Amino acid sequence: MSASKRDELVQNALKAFYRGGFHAIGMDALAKETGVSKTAMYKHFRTKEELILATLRLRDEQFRNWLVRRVEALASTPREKLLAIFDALAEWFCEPEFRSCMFIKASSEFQDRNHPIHAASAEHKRLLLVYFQTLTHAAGAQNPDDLARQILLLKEGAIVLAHLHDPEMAASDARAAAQVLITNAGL
Amino acid sequence: MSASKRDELVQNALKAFYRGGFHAIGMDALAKETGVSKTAMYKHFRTKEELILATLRLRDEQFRNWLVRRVEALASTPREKLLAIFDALAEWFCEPEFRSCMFIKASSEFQDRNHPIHAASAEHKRLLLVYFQTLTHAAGAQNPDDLARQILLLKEGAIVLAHLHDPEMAASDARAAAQVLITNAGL
DNA sequence: CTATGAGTTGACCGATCGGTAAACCCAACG
DNA sequence: CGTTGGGTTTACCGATCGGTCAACTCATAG
Repeated sequence: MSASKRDELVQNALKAFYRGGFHAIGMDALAKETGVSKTAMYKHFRTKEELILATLRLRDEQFRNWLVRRVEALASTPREKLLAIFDALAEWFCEPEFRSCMFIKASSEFQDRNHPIHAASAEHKRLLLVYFQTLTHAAGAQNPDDLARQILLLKEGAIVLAHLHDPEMAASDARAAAQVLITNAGL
Repeated sequence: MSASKRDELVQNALKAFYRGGFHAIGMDALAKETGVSKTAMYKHFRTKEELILATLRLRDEQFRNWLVRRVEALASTPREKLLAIFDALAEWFCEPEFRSCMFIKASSEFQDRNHPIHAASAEHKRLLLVYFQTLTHAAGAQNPDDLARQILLLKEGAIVLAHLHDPEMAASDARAAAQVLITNAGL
């Protein structure tokens, strides 16, 4: 029961679920893709739902770490960092493997508000909002919490349209809108 | 082979897919819920995918008609109509049956860009964008196409956050952001 | 050497998946 | 009356679903 095997399993499941969807990928396919038997998987996770929740935890950590790192690398002042969010998004959208947001997809397939998977998706967005709030507060915006929610709004909209229409345009449109909102907040 | 039977079937399928997701609802469950046998359904639709596409066509028509009607009822000038989009959305979000956008969900479950279901979802958003463009042009915005895309961005983000966080807040945040963008476009 | 115990395996469970075949019902027509 | 034919039903197809089980491997302990 090595912990590294478990991590490897979660990483593979993450990729498979991200590409194919949660209901669409079966445990058999997952086992075959990972190169481990199904029984071995069920030693690590008691149900498929537990495995999904583990992939969401990993993805949450991955994504927020990546975003913060990119934003810190691209900008120095809080105001610039708010805009850099959308430059980082543009990079993400243009990756060939980009297929929308894991959590939007999770909440699409598990819609019940008190379903653990739906709740995990909501929590991910809440943590992102917290990060945006630290930036708007640091920047000294007039209504920092309102601005942070609006930035999050633009980010989610950009993801949806990057997936359905044009990735680059979605990112640059969102960036332009954010710039107006940021300026309007006194920055 | 009455056409009304077919329509009734599509309407029932629409409700079932909207509540449960496309992969999660099987044809057996659909047949039982509609009160018709599976074979009868397969007389109208050769595959499940065809049925899904029919539900999306119905939903596209329903939603865009509803939105235009509500916007026309709520506002008279083009500028007011652009804002009224978000008042209409607020009404939608607060319905107890609200469970995000059918097309976001469809594109989440069928992610391949050249999959017919994904394409139908993209087309729905494109038609919405066209409607927004007529409004921004009529309002005399400085960059009407840019503004229309940003309004669409806010609308998609609002849907996602209404589903995951707070419906009323998502709508009002988007409305406030739209107001700033509209004013910034010289209106 | 044998005994043990964790970890792994292929085979299998009942249920359900999307989709089909053949029998059946019943009104219209001769 | 018998025949025909569209619309329906029940029963079924192989494949796959999430999940389980007895058997097997194999390093270690005595």
